[in-house]
Amino acid sequence: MTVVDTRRDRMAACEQDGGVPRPDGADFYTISEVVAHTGLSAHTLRWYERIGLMPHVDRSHTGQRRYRNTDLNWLEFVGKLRLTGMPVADMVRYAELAREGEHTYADRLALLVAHREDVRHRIAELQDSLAVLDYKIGFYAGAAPAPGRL
Amino acid sequence: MTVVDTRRDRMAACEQDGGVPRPDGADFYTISEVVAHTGLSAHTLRWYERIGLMPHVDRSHTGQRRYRNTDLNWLEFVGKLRLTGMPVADMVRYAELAREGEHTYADRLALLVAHREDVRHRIAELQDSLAVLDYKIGFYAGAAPAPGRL
DNA sequence: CGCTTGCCTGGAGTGCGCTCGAAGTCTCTA
DNA sequence: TAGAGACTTCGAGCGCACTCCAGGCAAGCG
Repeated sequence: MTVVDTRRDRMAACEQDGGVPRPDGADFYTISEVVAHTGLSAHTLRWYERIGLMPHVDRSHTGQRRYRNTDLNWLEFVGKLRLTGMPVADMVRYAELAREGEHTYADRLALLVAHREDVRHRIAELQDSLAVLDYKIGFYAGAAPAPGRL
Repeated sequence: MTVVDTRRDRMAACEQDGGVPRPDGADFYTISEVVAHTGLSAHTLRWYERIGLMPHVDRSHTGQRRYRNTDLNWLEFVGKLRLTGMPVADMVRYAELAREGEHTYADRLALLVAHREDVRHRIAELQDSLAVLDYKIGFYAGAAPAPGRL
């Protein structure tokens, strides 16, 4: 209604279109195709929508979901966030901000930066624990010469 | 029974005594001291015991728990495993093996090695996602020049 | 036309890792 | 001897992230 309501924000909201209009020509997918592509279950996809983690999926005239490439890109990004252990609530927050438009850039940035710190911290933690694991493994490997000896 | 059944196995089972007989002289601790030391709740400590994640904690003549240094060391190790996201069931399995004695060295080793692979995999995954996060952050930082401008 | 297949909905259920509550016992200090 | 407070047990409850179920509709096929 006001300023730049061009597609620039839609792009930012849905994570820019990878420009990969899947080989089958159509630029929409049924839920089962998305299941095959993402590895998520149909249940989970519908659940994501219910809780507001999906921007808003188009429907066919019979009410079936029609996912677009932007949706797939968004799901891919969400998948990354999920891998990093971001709580679903935070992802929903991010999705809300994205829907609200361009003026939430700063908030989104802050959210991602905070999360990045978190991830870095977790990596460091894992590496630390890895060292302990290595040490232990060294101990066992040294103490029990070879399982084959028995 | 066979080879070296010295205290070496007790050490391996309970994770070797750090040799840090806490400054207060006594080599045992009440549950609240352990709570203070580990950050775990008393409920959680008792729960660990119930599910078999603790080797077996001594009791006072009135039935109260008396944790030893070996217990603290074990808890510390368990904490590391927990940080790496090892499922409690696996930790219990490891604890069982440790209680069973020296002949389970190979199994314990295998368990730890498998878990180490898992952790390495997870670190790689996190780093991958971190890259995506960095990319996104770069995008927002570039697109929204400075929050201060507004 | 009947059948299968794919999708829809709302709501209940699951598994994990704790977390807490209730009710009672014991220890310590005044 | 009284009262505070730490400890005991068992079992129920919680938050998260799904996961599943029942019941129903719409399209396509022989």
